Amino acid sequence: MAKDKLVTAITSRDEDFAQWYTDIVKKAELVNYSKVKGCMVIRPNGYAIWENIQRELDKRFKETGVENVYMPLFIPESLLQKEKDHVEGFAPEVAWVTHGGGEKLQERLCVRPTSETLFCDLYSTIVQSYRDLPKLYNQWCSVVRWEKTTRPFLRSMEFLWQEGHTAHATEEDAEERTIQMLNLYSDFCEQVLAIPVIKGKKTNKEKFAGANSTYTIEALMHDGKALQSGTSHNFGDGFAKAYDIQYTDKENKLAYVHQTSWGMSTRIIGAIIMVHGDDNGLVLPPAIAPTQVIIVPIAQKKPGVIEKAQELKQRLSDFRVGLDISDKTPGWKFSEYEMKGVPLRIEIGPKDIEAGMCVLARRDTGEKIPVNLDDLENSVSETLESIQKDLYTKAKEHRDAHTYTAKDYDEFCNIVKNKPGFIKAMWCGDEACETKIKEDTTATSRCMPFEQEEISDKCVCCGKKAKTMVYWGKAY
RNA sequence: CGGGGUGUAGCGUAGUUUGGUAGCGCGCAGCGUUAGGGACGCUGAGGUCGCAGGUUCAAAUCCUGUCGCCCCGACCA
Repeated sequence: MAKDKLVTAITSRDEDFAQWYTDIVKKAELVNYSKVKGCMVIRPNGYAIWENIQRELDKRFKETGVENVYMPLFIPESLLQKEKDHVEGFAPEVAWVTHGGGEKLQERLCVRPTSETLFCDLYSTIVQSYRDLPKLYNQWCSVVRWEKTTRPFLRSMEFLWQEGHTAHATEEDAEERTIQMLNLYSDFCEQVLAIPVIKGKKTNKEKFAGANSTYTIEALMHDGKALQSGTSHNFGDGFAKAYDIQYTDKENKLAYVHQTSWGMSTRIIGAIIMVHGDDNGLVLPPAIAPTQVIIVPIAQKKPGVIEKAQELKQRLSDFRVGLDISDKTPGWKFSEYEMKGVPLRIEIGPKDIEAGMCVLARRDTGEKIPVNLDDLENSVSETLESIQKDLYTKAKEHRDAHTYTAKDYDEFCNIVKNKPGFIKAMWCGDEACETKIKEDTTATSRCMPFEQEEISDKCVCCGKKAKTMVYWGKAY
């Protein structure tokens, strides 16, 4: 009975995935809707996840020589206008400031939708010599895009992210950095978030406005839809020419820099929810869980129980550990921390204390493991590692089980219609085929993976000679 | 921006068809009993029914407008 009640607390994942997602976001207290439409309040449970993501990513960035900066929130219209493709890509969704201090501004200011233009402007003034290169800057900030429909984490009008912007002397250096950052993101997703990703290159149709090439990591959500989880762009010297970023090379000749940019946003929290979550709520990988272990005392008013629980908490101070001594019932606490995704729970009661034991309960499997108190630190450590690993394996098995191949168009359309997931299929390289596929099926090209396979020698759409294998799918 | 749905206490809702001045559950506060999967009893606080007009002796209920939110599409991280 109690179990039934728990299950009805949120919509079943397989019944209505979208509603399930919304329920989790609210019930796990990640987000509240705000008074401004399309903007979300990120509550402590949600923000703590972001802080952990930030900490992990930031550390990895800095290990590669990246430095953090902060750019202005506003971009003058004239500055935004300089790179043609870039403006066209973003113009429809920027917010404009037209008044300040009660007076109309001479020039409108755009609220940054991304900061390429600001970084370019900066680089144009601080880069003079090849000795100044590379410049490896990153900023953590929020950006605003005037979205028509919004969903918490997945698409909001304002969202948090980091945007790295680098300037290099040569095309090769820029390309190397672009790939390096893509690999960094992919390692981060797989090792820290336990989300398997496909690495690859975007088609011209899908690439970033103003980029020469865009690389992406694509993850598959539990409902079979794809989520672009991080991108890395090689700008070549296009922006440098538009913003006049020149330096003097070793031969005393003027040359344009080659640039990259790369970003990951709070959207990734949506991926964590949609990859790992289940009908009992959020499931967080231990590596980013704000609370990794929650201690729930049983019969806590009995003498010695709370003291023992506090002792355990003390012993586990190497982990992010919490202890709940509120007067809620144990059953209530079990459900509550499951909803919030805490990876591991420790139950400790009079019977355990007498036996010198406690119970570990895994969030991912529900398994309850009695452990000897003498061995607590090791048991917790091993179990957390095992959860981290198993979450990844489970997600990868799910993705692989929902990855299909199609040799001809009938097969392709049939899969898109009936089997949510990735479809691997050959492509001739012609944008017309890409467009036709999208129009016919709503599936888009997710990426041209680095790991290529030859499924056939013909384009799945037009039947002409195939150039590349592409991952296709419906996307968020 | 199109199509559908919805808005009553922090959350979930009844009442709307047939107008008569708002009820229930959860949660919240206090006291006590409980405690290994969302405990129980008693007491109590909390609502100008999304907002603005209109009809009426009287509006949560009828009419007009407007806004928010959710879902599905198109567009994007």
